[in-house]
Amino acid sequence: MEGTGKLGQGFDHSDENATRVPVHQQVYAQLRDAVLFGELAPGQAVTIQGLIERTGAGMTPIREAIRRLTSEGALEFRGNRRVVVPMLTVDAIDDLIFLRETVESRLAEHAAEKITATDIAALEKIDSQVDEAITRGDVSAYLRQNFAFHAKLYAVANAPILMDVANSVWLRFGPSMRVVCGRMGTQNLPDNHKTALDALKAKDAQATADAMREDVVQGMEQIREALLDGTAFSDTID
Amino acid sequence: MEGTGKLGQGFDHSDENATRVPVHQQVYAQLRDAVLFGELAPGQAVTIQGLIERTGAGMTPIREAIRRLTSEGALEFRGNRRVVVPMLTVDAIDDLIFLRETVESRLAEHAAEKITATDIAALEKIDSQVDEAITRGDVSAYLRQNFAFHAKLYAVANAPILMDVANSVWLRFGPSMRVVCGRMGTQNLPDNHKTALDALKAKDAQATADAMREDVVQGMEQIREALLDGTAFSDTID
DNA sequence: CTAATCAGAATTTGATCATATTTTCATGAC
DNA sequence: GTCATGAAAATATGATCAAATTCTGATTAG
Repeated sequence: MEGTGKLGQGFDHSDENATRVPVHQQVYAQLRDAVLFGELAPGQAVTIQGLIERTGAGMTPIREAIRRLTSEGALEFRGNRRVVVPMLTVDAIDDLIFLRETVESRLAEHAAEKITATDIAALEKIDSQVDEAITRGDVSAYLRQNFAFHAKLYAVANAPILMDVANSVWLRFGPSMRVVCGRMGTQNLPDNHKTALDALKAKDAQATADAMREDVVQGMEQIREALLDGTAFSDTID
Repeated sequence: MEGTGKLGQGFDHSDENATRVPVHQQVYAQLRDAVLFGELAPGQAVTIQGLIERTGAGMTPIREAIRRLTSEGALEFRGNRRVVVPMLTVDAIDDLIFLRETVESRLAEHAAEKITATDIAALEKIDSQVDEAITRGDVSAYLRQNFAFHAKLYAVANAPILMDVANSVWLRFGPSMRVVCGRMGTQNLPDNHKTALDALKAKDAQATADAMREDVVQGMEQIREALLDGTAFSDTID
């Protein structure tokens, strides 16, 4: 069958078997990225029927994906069985800044203790792509590569619970981040990754944590200011 | 249909609201409480088929509930589509202690700023039930009432994102908490709620946060020590 | 005469289940 | 010990039912 095969299969590492990745995971990954990288605007409705058409998948795996994303804060129940991409409030962004500061800096400490030369090389490669995206003015690429940098650091830290929290935080500010970047371009975006990399090479946990905290706070403050200003979000659906 | 009707439906004394609460939410709540209050042991397998028999519900709502609990850290994928109640490692409990300390104390600060006389009365009532459970030596009641106290504080704080994180943390240490309490009884359990209540009455955010942090650390350290000791978890399934 | 409001029909969407299709694990034959 | 076979469990689909929103049109107030 497969029909139009809209799911795209993503990356199938460890392949040989075609249907190795369950459909509900594919739908999850697809929808997750859509939220994380701002393909869905804050306030936008997400319907099961719409996803059936969009992905070509059946109803059950889509329901599962939506449930999962809802638990993770990427989606939100809005009263009568309506699901939307959440809109950030100022209170919410304050909590997100707090969480990201504390969790991300602790992850950075863990990472500094465990990092290998291979990991550092991988991080430097990703960071060069972040730089490239910034100079190109490619917002979408910046968002993806910047996330990839942080995600790699989380993976090195090897603390699954903290990583879950951090990922949930990303899902919650992702859509707004996209709106802000779309307005301001890539020029004013933070990139303290070089400082962090130096600290990682020296295996200096405290310095790594400080660098990452700085990076986090700078980025999150941009969203916060845009939120206070209000104009950036005037066209999002309420 | 309905057959044995094992779901219990809560309260529906023949009134008009028959299916008001969706089945997937009922299954979720039931399974959530089972994990939170230690009715399922760490390492225990959770199967879809088993839940169909246990709850009498269909397959789809059960899948949704399992997906949701998995995102929240209450359940864990164990390789080949096997789902189990996670077992805590020492590394994990360290991260949970860190998270609970930071998140719970911040929630306490928020709560102190927003609390009303009605809220304080409700908290005092719950706390008296905690005391009662301790003197009775009723582990199950202690776990439920103690959670109710903290949950009420979260609700007062009115910070949904932090509350999600806190709830996820509870789900992750719940099963182990039960094992530890089952061994040690209710006598050595922490109860800094009185101190917290005094601080709340004075609307002293810092003192409230300190009291709750103390409460949290004392409780979590018991789990940590039991984990290091090892004997308490010797009979849990690996 | 226009515009606003409300009732009821129609359409859309979500919830649940029964069923078909894999996949895995265990058991036993070679 | 390895491979085949069968039972059990999970994945995925589509059908069916229920609820809600939207649409339509008529009645009425301004």
